[in-house]
Amino acid sequence: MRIGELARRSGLSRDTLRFYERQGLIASAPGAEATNSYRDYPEEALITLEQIADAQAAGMSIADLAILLGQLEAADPDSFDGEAFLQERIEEVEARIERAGRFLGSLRQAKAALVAPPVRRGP
Amino acid sequence: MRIGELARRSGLSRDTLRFYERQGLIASAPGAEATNSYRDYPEEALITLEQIADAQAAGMSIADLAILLGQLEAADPDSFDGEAFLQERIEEVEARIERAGRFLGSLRQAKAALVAPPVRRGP
DNA sequence: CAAAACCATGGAGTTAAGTCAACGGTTTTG
DNA sequence: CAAAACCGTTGACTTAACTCCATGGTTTTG
Repeated sequence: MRIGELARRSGLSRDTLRFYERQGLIASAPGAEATNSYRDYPEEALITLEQIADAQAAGMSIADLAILLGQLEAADPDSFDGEAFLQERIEEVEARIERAGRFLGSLRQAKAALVAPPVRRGP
Repeated sequence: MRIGELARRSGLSRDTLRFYERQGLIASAPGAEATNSYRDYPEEALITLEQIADAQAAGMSIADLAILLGQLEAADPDSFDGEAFLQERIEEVEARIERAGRFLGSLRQAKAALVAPPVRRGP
């Protein structure tokens, strides 16, 4: 598909998609009939973009994501000590989720306090 | 306590603390004997800073945090429709945690695949 | 008591992640 | 077939969240 369709379907701007491509997060090929300069994005790009959104929600930087996506699809295990890298990210993300969960608790508590103001119960 | 101690105890830089103070996230008072210009930070600042870290892990911006911290301590319910604001943040954070959890799953799977490479099992 | 460590202020600089504008070429559509 | 919609490239711009620097005063410490 062309970039416009990918933009519409992913909800991202064309500029963002081009930015991601420059960073190596997604890839495109020259259009089938290379009569023009239009590029062709594969269907899987949509999946990759979803993964990128997940990863960003988990606090990953685009630089780290580029490493990850590159390595995970290279599937060339012994060329890179991915285990240590992955373990570090896993721990970071776990910590982040814990923190976010704590904050969510505070938010819910704050809302409950607003809905039922702190008046003393009882006679 | 003075800013240096707060920095050491919180693990943040003095510059970051001053930045947070300018943004209204923490507060300080003139030192007890105002013979100098040194400011005094209350013990609770450490707790607030932890909350800020949690909130940031949950994807909150400092601008939003300033609103939240201001409103939650104002405790002046009917001056601000905090319920809607809180509900929006709650939903954002929930969505973010879900995404992050999905990503964590991918990371764990990727690591498992590295540790036990994808060779076909069986005789 | 002097050097080292600390403090406040103001303003400039940095990084990440986009976003915008302008240009000229290409398809699509009425 | 012409206007509208789309495409690629380049490079400047923006925003958030810090970070650094310089200056000049204040405490602490050996």
